[in-house]
Amino acid sequence: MIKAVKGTRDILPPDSRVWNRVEETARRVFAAYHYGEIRTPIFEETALFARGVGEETDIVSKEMYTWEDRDGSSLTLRPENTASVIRAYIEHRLDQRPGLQKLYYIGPMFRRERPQKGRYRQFSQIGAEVIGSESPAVDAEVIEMVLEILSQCGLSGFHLVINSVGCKNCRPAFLALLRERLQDVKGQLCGDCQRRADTNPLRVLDCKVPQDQPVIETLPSILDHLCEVCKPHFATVRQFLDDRGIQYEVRPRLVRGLDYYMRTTFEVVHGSLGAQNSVLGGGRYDGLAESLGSRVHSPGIGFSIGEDRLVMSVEEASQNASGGALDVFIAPLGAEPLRHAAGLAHELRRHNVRVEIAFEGKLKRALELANKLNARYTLIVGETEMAAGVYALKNMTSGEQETISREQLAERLYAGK
RNA sequence: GUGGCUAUAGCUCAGUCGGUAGAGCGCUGGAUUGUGGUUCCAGAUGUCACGGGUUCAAAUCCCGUUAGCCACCCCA
Repeated sequence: MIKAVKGTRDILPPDSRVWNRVEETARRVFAAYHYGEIRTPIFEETALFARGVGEETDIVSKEMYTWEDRDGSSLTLRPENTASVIRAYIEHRLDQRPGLQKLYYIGPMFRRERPQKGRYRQFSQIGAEVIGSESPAVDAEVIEMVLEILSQCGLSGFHLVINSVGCKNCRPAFLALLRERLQDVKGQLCGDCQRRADTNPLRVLDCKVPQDQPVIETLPSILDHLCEVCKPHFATVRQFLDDRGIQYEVRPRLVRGLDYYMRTTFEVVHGSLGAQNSVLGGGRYDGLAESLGSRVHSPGIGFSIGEDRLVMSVEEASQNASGGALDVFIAPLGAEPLRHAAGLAHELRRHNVRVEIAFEGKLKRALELANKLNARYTLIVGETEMAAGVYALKNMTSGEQETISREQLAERLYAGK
């Protein structure tokens, strides 16, 4: 039997309803914040991600789906979407358009990692980018918006973490200092951290081993080494968040895996996601466009929500995913009533009433099915009703049944549609 | 890429010391000529993940493969 390949999955009804709800909610919020949708290709030239995400990152060095095309060019399934959006921004000269470019996207990404809870090889992200401003107020608005999406999805109990990772002026000096200090204390750290001290010094700061914490406390904090541009930028972001009463934790140890981040970075975590507890991550990337060949300075900030994880959290938050998937189940009794039912169903559906027909079986069977399908009403169309030009409408919750005219039926069902 | 656990009906799972397959739910039909949910009766469904080995005999023991889950690395 052929099965879905490792790390991919089918999303079936009724689960797909949660996905649709999440996406509709996100689109609604994006619209309110005046974002437009961008749809970029699902694969790109490999060089785009190598240059955009960073050659040395795990994503690029070992997690990409890359292949050689027939003409010899190297192509890659997108592992994230920011690089593509910036590529499109440059390619189509969106910097020439008036105002900020506020773009959002929803779609699948691909990384060849070992699957586990909330981590798949094909996964979906809901993300957005604002390009064309360095203002810290934009950072705050982006964060505010992403929280709005989460709460409008019915999610609570999430936790916002923010940090500033500096810029090309202040980060190198801090990194040098950190490396130096790490050499001194390396012996007191866990095995992983001794390795990280050389390969990925920032990652040491995020180590979760309890025994390492006292030592990590003594390491320098990036926030104490921000330059005269980055420091007020971060202060203003915080001020704007404070103004709106947004709760957050400043975590100088928050590191992001992608090379292009600078200044503001943020993350939202939610319990019950196991080790993969991060629902979304984002940050500012003022140098990315230039590194992808832009001739104009195009600072940007963006985020991406792990939709798979968000859906998981939303499902837990609201167990009752059901709720009237079907308005009317039509039970025709006989050949002529079935012909009539087909026409009636069409008419009702044109008014967005959710209708299903019992094409086969006896009335008893139809009612059983109506019950299983959670139909609000069953409409019985028999020879008797046909002759009298009426219907028998049965309320499946109360069990009450009444004979109503065709006009009354429309009145009853179109209400609220 | 590394480690641990797991794989039996559509789903959740039981299966003893190795003796040839079970339950609940769901599904189908009936008790009921055109009235569901509750109840009762009956029925169907299995490559015991796959491949090999040990044995008179393997769902059960051993090896391998694949897949899933969990964790690590890393990350959304």
